[in-house]
Amino acid sequence: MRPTLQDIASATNTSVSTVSRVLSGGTVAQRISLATRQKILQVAKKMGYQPNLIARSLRTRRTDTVGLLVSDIANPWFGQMASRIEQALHRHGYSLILCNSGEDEKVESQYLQLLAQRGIDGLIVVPLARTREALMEHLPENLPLVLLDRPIPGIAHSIASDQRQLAGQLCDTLWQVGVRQVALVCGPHHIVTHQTRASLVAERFKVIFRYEGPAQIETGRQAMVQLNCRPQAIICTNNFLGQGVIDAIDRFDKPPIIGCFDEIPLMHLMTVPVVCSNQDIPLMAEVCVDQLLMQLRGKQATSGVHTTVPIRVITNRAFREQFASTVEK
Amino acid sequence: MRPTLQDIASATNTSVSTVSRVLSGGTVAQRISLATRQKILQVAKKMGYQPNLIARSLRTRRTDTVGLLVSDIANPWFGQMASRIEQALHRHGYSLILCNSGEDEKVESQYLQLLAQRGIDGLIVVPLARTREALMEHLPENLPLVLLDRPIPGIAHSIASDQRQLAGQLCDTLWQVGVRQVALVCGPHHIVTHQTRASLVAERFKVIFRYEGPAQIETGRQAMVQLNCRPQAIICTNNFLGQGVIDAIDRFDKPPIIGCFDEIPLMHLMTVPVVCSNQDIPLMAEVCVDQLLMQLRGKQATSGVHTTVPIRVITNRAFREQFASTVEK
DNA sequence: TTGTAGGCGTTATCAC
DNA sequence: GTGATAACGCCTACAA
Repeated sequence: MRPTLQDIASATNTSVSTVSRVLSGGTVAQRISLATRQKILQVAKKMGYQPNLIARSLRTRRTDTVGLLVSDIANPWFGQMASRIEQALHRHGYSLILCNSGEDEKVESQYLQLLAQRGIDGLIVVPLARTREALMEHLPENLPLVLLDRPIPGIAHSIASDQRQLAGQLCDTLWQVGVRQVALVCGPHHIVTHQTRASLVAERFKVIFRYEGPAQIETGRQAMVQLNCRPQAIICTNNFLGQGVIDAIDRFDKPPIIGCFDEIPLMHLMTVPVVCSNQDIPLMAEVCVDQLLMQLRGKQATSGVHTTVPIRVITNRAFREQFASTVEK
Repeated sequence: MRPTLQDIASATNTSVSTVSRVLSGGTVAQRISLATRQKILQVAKKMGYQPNLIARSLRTRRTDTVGLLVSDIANPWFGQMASRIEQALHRHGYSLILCNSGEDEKVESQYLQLLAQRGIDGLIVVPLARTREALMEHLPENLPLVLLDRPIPGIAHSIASDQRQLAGQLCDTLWQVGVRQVALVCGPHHIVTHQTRASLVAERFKVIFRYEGPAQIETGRQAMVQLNCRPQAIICTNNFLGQGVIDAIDRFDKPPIIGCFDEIPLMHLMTVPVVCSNQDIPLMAEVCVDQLLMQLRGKQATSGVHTTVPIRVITNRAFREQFASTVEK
């Protein structure tokens, strides 16, 4: 059994409170005589004392822990995001408990409840829920909360890229090289990001083929199997779908352009023309953590902040070579 | 403030113990009269009762939580692994607390200590530490523990691919197409996986160029900037290095073959010949969780198990076309 | 400067 | 069947 404050108190002929004061460090520790302080520190070290954070949390009502609930940690986009968020929080003394909803509403709800019960200090979530009620059902009203990637009306703090801008620039680039009709491969329409992107694209182009499925690589491949026409471009509403589409695009002699939301790895090595509309992951992570820390520190509910961050569109070499005449630089 | 057992007890004219029994469910709940049981359940629901897991853990000494400490969650390899592990654990009623050491020994040590203090029930770790002492410094001796990807002598449970087999098959494939000398781009030699892979490769080929750095994409790119000779192949000790190398390989008119440990996304679309030696992530995750659950359930220390899982080597189309004559199928 | 005591919300051991 | 009551390990007034 691990030693407790009591054990150390006994071993040093002092009381738990004295030991607690010494080991908690800071100002309180200064008020203890040097002699006993040193004795306690020494014994604590020898006995290998480690504070029981569970007991501490029960008492202090703080866990120094932030929850991060994402929809698919296997997706590098979220992996990078999680990595950045974790590092930033760690710098500020918080640790992260990461959960994965897998785009499953049941699982999401379950995890939200679990996190609440575990008494996290704050929460960052990529929600599947689309209403405030659904999201907050099991959450304490005053929990510091930041939405990532998918804003919900009525919830104050969120970070996302401007989907209109993201889609706009992607479409502009395609339009400039003559694209007028496209195939659309999109994630589930009940996910707000995919839905928004799909409809923004549909505003600009004639959609002659449409395939919807889970936002996974395999879905992109399947879409290509089903494809029964010759679109000028294929637009995918996220990176995984794009990867799947590109992966399966072999069978075309002269493949259409791939337009994709989010980054495709190594795209510039490919012979298929690709254009991606990329979000700034490091910046989003940073702003996200900043907003959360804001709430964690000043308990005052900072007025609502919906932050959108800048984006950028990138084409690969194949794209630029193929359309050298129509696109400048 | 959230309602507690006491609040419900007061509201129903019962005692905390009765309420506890009812709400904990199971057999104990059966022994309570139907009338009070229903009354309590109803009131609990109306008041929106949620158990305080911190208090429960303090009492029961269980957290139903497993720690997963990985070295780089931004790397999709770990992302996929984490995803699988999380799902498997979730099925068994455990939740996951994910930490990221960033290949930093200080951070790793810090997190190990933190996890211990938080009273996790079990731990899965991709260790940077290479000795039992370093790893266990702050961990309770009897903590259910599984090492992932990097075995350590003296620690009973680990899951990894057989590096010898991984390297062997990769080298065989290259050897068969005439490769005799290579450039080696590897991760830090203090990480056992990279070190092992590098030396296994060096046993088979003449290494005419060598570049070492953090196992990140950028390192691979830099290696190509430095490259001052014409190797027959470039071998990279992980996926990120491989991605960086491929990303920067443009400047070669006739690029060398890329040999890589772990998967390169969309490799078969590339005009560069690529051969990868892949690990079976889903299987590794599954075995990993199985081994941990074993320890979590039967407190008996199952005798040491070092599991290695099968691997497979994959070439891309460019590779196969280029060497159609020398390789069958 | 130090000690005593109460309580955080649960579970578990007794009694009745 | 149900209710006191004592932990779990820690923090923190309040005393001394």
